[in-house]
Amino acid sequence: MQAVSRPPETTPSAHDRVYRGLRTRIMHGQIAPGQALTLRGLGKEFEVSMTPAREAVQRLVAEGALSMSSSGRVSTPELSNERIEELAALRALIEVELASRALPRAHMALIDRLQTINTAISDVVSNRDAVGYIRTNLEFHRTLYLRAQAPAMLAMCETVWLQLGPTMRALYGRLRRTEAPQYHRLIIAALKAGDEPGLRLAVRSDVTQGLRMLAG
Amino acid sequence: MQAVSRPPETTPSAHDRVYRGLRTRIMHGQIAPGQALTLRGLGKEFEVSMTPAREAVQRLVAEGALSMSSSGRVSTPELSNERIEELAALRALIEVELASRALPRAHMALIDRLQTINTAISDVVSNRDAVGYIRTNLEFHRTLYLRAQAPAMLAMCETVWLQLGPTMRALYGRLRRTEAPQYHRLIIAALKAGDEPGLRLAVRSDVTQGLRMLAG
DNA sequence: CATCCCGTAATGTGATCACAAACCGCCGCT
DNA sequence: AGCGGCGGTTTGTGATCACATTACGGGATG
Repeated sequence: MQAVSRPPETTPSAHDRVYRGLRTRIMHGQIAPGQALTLRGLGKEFEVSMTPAREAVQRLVAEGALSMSSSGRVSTPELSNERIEELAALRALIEVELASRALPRAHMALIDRLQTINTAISDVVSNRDAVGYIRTNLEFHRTLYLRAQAPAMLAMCETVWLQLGPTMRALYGRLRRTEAPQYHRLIIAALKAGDEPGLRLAVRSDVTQGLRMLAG
Repeated sequence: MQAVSRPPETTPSAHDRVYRGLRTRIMHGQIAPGQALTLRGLGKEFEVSMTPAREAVQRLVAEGALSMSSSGRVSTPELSNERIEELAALRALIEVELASRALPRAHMALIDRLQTINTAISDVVSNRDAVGYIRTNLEFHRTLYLRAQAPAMLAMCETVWLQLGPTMRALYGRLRRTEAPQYHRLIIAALKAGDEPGLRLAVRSDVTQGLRMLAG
């Protein structure tokens, strides 16, 4: 995530700090499904009043990252199997398209960075670090998709990741895998070969693989 | 939009009223691109204080339905051609999938309703009613996609519609069409025949057709 | 006549407060 | 021991306020 240019350097607003903090926590699976959150608690934790905390929470609820009961209480959602299947299908649809759009722009420097990230994934996997695995895995995908130059699609994609965050925690915390995802190697190989059908299949497989066993 | 069961009948909160009111306005193209909005103005219009107005606006900004300047001023976005192309591609991806999932569940009653809506589209088109056209057209699509039983996908789809709302207003207000969309007939025919490839093609064509001339 | 500058009005932000609803644990009853 | 009602406490909601920042206008100056 290099920030090459940093023109304005404005201080982020309070609700943005809370929003971003919560968002990465959720996306990286640092919060278990069903975990309850309170506005005053969040406000105290981020050292702001209830107002910014409320805005951040409302926004995350709107994005499906948090669920709100009829009385207004918020918690991380516990997804049904049907919803997990839907979200996995959305990941497949959007990420295959993003990868396909990134392929013509994927030069050697990008592939090198992907390979570096992939070895980092092996490290966190051997350390049994579920959160680190999710974070590094998403970084692999985002690095590739950034080359697609499709910000609207990438935003949609990240929204889906966000919704799956707590569920992925439950998944990867449960199964104790010992190897890096094999489909990442297929993705890199397809990128090197300029093989678009192979890339689409590899991305689709990588996305579907993990979620299938959870929803199944 | 029939509400078959209405169990709790709770009074919607103030920020929800503002949110929904603004949302349908934007999605139906009742606000031109670049139109500015103020919190106090919205609060006065919906007879609430600034707090609920702010929450509604923030949520719409998060969904991409409104854009916020660095100083916090909000307005409907003026989309670049690249972004329009992206959103059209997203519509194509998601709506083709939704239609495909709806196909096995599409019985005669659904097809009848779609035909009824389609004749309504002819009416509003002959009346040169751009807003009515957008609303009825979206109702056609939503009626079909509801049968897919895929709420997460439908929500994503509506988010894309929302982002395209002001732009569609500019588009359909400009070109003065005199006929109902021909691809809707193809969609209905493919539904009747159970022709999945034909349905996918028809939906993709219908979605892409309108936006192409705007972004081109 | 154009341009720059400054003051006033308007706007977003965040804190605080009052209120109502919901949750939770305790106590008494059966 | 199980269960239902009840009160205190927690929690979300919305209004209001003070403040900083910005946008916008007129007027003076070159």
